[in-house]
Amino acid sequence: MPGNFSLESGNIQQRFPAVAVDIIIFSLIEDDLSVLLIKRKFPPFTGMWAFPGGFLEPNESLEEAAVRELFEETGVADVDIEQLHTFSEPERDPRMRVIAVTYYALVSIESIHLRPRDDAAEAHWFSTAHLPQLAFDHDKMLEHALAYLRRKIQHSDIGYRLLPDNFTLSELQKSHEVILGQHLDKRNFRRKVLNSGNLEPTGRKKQLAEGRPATLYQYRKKSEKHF
Amino acid sequence: MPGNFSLESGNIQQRFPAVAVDIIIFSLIEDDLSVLLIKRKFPPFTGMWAFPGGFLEPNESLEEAAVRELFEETGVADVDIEQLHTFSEPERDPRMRVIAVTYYALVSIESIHLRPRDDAAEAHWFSTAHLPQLAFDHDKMLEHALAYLRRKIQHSDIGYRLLPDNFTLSELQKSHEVILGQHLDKRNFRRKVLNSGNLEPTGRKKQLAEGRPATLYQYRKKSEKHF
DNA sequence: ACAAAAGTGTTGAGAGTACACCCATGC
DNA sequence: GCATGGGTGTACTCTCAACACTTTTGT
Repeated sequence: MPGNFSLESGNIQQRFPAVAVDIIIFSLIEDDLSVLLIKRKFPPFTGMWAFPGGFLEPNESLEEAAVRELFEETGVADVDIEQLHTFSEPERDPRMRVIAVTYYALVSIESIHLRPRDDAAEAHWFSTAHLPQLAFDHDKMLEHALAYLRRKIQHSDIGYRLLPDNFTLSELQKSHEVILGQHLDKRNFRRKVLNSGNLEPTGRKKQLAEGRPATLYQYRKKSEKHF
Repeated sequence: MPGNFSLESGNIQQRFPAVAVDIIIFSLIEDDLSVLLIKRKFPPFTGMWAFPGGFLEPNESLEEAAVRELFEETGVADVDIEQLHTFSEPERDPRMRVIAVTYYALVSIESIHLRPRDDAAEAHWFSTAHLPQLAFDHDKMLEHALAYLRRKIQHSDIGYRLLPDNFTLSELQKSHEVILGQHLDKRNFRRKVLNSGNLEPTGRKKQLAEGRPATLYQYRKKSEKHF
């Protein structure tokens, strides 16, 4: 914290970097871990893809800015975001000094209404396995977010957030497998998530599937460990 | 990230909050988990205690700013810092909008030469159990850092960073106990840290102690899990 | 009846926890 | 010889990993 702000010198342009938020929204699309990107309409990097985000407004917190920008640029609302890393390399934005605070969220693709608004560029989902080149240092941001997500999912149940309110255990397992990038044993996985006490069967079954109908479960928040 | 910076309006003072870093340095002093605080010499909160920190300079990263401010204000150098949370409540600093990025480190008290420099205020160590009232939202920052530290130490060996290069297993155990705030079983603790493969005996013994001399160990970086 | 996905148990290994006594040294 | 802290082993529980067959449905 400022020890002696009143003694600081230098022009305000240099002293005060811009502060921006960038939001990394993950979802599960056709068994691929995907992220939401927007196509940039302004320099620099015009036409390249980047995470939704924008500058902090005067009277909002970073969380509020992230929620607002996400809505303005993609129409996506009602997501639980969590702060990740803050990026500060002086040259990360060629225009000027910009400090970027990243947030992430996991969403169910069914809950999302993509409606690119007003001046906003196109917004699309991309599989993390086949990404276009990203603007700024957004590749580093994604790497950081993915590492965090993989670490976190080993100790908690967050995979359900990629799914609709009602989901089958196979769908939940698939979401964990996609995040971790490895196959999991069905029996071990089911025992683990059922023993966690956070899932309860709805009594209903998934219809119109091939094969035997699967029991639908819902998440019942009990404990969600943070790592 | 900025979608359309060139379209933004508003005066620069509002658009560009100040960006500051605050550094939470933990050490172990007489079996207390302690933090390094400086006494503020300027408004606001003149005379109150706060974490060392200050504003980001134009051509440095946040990490560099944290290292520089820590040195300027306390004379402490050569510490490994790690970024924690970024605080952004609009009213957290009464003077103006300030975004504060927190860093933390664990240091051995023997390795630290506190030498308050030039214009810097006094710097003192305080036990986390008996803290003065802190300026700004620094109490929230500490809470956040402590929660992180407690979570992290359960899965890794970081306690050694609070100790000198050579240390006894009892000292290491004490550092874990102080962070966790609970007693640990001696035999279980020793088995766990020895099995981790990160410690090696130096062959030397701790002299001038009461009782039987203890073997001195040193840390041999193998794996340090991040959580 | 067969294709497709759901659902189900056991065993072995390793990690965590609880618990009590002997050892080396200084005075 | 006694006070002080250092150092050691065993039994139980729990979690994790490996592994294959039966059940329910639609066609």
